[in-house]
Amino acid sequence: MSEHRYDPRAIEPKWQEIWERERIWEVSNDEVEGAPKSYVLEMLPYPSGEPHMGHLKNYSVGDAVAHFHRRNGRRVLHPMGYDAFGLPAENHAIRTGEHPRDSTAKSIAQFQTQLRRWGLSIDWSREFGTHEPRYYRWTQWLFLKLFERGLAYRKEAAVNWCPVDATVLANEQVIDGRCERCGNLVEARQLEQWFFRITDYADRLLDDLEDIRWPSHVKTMQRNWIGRSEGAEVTFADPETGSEYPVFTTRPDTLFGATFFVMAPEHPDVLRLTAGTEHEQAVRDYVNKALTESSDERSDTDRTKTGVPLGRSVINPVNGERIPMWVADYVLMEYGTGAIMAVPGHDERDFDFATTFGLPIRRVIDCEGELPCSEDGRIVNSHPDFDGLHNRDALEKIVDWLDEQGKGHRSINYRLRDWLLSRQRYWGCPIPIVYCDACGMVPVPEEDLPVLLPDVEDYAPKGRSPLAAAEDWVNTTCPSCGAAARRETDTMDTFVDSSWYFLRYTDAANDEAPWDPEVTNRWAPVDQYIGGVEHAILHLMYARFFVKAFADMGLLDTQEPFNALFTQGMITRDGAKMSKSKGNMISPVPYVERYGADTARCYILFIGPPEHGADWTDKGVEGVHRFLGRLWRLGADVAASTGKQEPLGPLDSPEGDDLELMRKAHWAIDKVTEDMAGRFAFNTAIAAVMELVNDAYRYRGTVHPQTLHFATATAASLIFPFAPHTGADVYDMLTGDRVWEEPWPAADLAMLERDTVEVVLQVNGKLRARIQVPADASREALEAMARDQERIQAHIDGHEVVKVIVVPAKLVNFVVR
RNA sequence: GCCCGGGUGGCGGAACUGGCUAGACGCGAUCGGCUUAAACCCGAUUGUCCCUCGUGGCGUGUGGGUUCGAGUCCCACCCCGGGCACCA
Repeated sequence: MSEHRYDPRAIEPKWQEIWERERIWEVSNDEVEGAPKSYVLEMLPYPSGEPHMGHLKNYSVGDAVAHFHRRNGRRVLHPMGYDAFGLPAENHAIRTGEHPRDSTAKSIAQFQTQLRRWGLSIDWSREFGTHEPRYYRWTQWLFLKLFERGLAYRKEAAVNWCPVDATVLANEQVIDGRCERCGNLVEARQLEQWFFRITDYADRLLDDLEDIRWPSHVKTMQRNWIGRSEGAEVTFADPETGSEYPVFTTRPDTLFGATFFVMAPEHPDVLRLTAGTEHEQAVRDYVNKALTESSDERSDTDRTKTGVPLGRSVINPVNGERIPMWVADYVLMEYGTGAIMAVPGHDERDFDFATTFGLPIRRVIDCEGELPCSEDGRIVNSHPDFDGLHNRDALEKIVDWLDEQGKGHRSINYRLRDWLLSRQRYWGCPIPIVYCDACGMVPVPEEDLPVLLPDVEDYAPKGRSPLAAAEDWVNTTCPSCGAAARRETDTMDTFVDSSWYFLRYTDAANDEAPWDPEVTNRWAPVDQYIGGVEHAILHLMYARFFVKAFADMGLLDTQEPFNALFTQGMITRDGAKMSKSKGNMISPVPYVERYGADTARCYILFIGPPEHGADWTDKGVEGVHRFLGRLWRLGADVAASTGKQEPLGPLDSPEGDDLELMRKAHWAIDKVTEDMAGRFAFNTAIAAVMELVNDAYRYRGTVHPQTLHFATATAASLIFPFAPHTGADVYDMLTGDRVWEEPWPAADLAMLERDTVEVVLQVNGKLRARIQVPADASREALEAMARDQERIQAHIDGHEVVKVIVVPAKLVNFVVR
């Protein structure tokens, strides 16, 4: 019908140029009276290669939220940056010979081009990469603050070592015993490394989850990762050697059922206890075997339990029983005390072990069913003081008794370990520490920061940091005494960089400090954070820890970095995860070129609920493109007939089709607003605008021009957060105004209510008729009208009406016999 | 094994608190219009069954239950996705 053609290739650059030239999305740090702030943030991209569909989804969601908040009168901070240090860039460099500095710069340039091409409403004035000295200078500064407070420290420990990437890894980066990055089996190595004392914050990290609006499964994952267990530490003694062995148990109520005692192969006393005895050789062999096993093999719960006796025993403090000591690999050195009391009657693992080695099994709780059984019940076979008590009550009493006797006390254990942050890799933030023979470990003075990452030609991993080869850089003088000294050559885990970037955005140009608390407290915390669920533990836990630590130092007021979190699902192709190795990556580029950014953005939001994964189909993209084209052409046609005008005061008292279309427009306003504000239901929000446009086409021949004008301008206004160029263009054609300066439309509630409504008439719950009735018809009136209906009479005549259910404005149901 | 999600047309998905007719919106398909023709565009139909075409029967993974009324609540089971997994 229209000769007008929807041409995103003309429309999109036009609006992007205006936004960029007038710096529309930049926001100042000044406080504005009466304008509440909103900090909307998507997780920053890792610049390796080109942006992919996951980025398009992430930023389409975030941009829609940012636009919605802006038009609802908030001052929105919506920045962007790059998480530029890290292994993938370095591994890429090793493969291709291209320096990480260069490949990263190239990738960042691609992101910059693409993100602008997508028309995102970003405040580019705050942009940075975490690999830039002006940023990592402050990463180092923050490290030193943590070091000052004892929250960063060095210690020797058994750590995870990836032989392929030739570096240590944090616990969080080991998945099923394998390196998160390269997938190879991880080895245990005894090394001195840098740690952050995140375990000091375990309780606060756990408790404060209550106060933030995060998806419950993410909270659950964090709770599990912290793994707080309440119980008791109980001391088992060996009077012969005079040694005492504390164990941690969550079930001190089962102490009387302990029939043996097990130590981890790594326990330092295992070899000592057997030295010179007949058991020495067997124990030595067993320990050696256990230590060389991969953590993968060792953590296989299905395999038969193994272990060997130590030939020694300890005394159970509650009943004086001597129980034999064993060493077995199902006991872990890292958790608790590295030794356990074994209660085979009430613990599945101990039961398996006891069954394998013919050790006694004793029931001490009268729980239902066969042993082993971990249910609650009454205490039996234990001690006259406790027998008959419910085990939970007995637990408290037993711990009190142990405490009085000095044989134990209440205790809490966590699964969470300190965060191992040092990496023996090149492409990372240098750790600002100097080693001096006289002064020991000396922090680099603040005024000497940043410690620049030196240019190194050979950055291949060799088991020690490639920085160690940069002799000129390594050799320095001690900041404290001036003598010759050496720099720390390890670099920081990339997660350190990304644990505070959201704070830097608030005051990105500051070269006196990482941020000015005055300024940052105006923006922080992030009001809405958006990103992939794959960061549920690592990044989100580390960032929370940093914020709490900085708050303790007085650098921040907030205790939590991200007030609300939204996790988006993955985009797949033919049901399969996209990956470079599978060769099924879809780049957004051809879609953006062919259909425009608005189509690509709308489609990725329309495809389904954004928290779910979704499969990309080319046909679906075309459908959304058709819709945007329909809207645009409608706008062009209406503008051609009405000219530019203010959104009308439409007809004073619209009737017929005018009224229907007006109602639809207000319905759509209400629906989109609900879907945006309450939840992230972008798919149904877009569907509502589609319905409005469909109705506009349906009624275009029969309504007044001003009604059509109103409906079309409303559709443009509502689609703007998802398709900003099209929304702005259509709105401009119709009104000459800038849609982003318009307040978010408000639905006229009177338009949502109807004078008459359709009421469903049922007999025995089956639909038998429908009638139009006044919306405010009373129950009695409704029932009377229903009884008058022929079809209802046909179904109730000759039956006894037992009950009539009337739901005003909804239905009438006759229950008959 | 444990803990979360989730099973709705040919497909992606709607249906907020049990009732405003399950299947919005989009894709695909079929038909019609426009066109010399095609694409684009516009319009109609599209859960299923029936020689009964009816404001007909049946229909939200399976089997039970609660209720006047269940996709929605309860119980049991099957399947799919995710997380955790010798953490004492």
